[in-house]
Amino acid sequence: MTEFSKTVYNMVKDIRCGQTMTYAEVARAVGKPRAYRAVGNALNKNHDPSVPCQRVVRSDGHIGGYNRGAGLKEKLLREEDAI
DNA sequence: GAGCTGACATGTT
DNA sequence: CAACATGCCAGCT
Repeated sequence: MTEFSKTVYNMVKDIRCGQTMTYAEVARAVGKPRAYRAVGNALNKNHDPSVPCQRVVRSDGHIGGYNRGAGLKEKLLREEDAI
């Protein structure tokens, strides 16, 4: 756990229901616009359900990945009308 | 014009 | 040192 990852989790938690953010946006929010990869890794290793990592998507509009299956991620986003 | 792949850059685990 | 849930660009189909 680093300050960076903690900040990332905090940002993701702060995302409103139905609102999504890209890895690049989160990375920029924490002050490291080039840490988009680190953001994905941090979320990937994080297994805390308190962190709605499904709200974090690619800048291309693609879903990306999810700890419990990318398909589930897309499903969750549809359920909350975020996509 | 749209979609895919490969290569390079960046930061954490 | 190697891997990775990305991003941007170049080249191909």
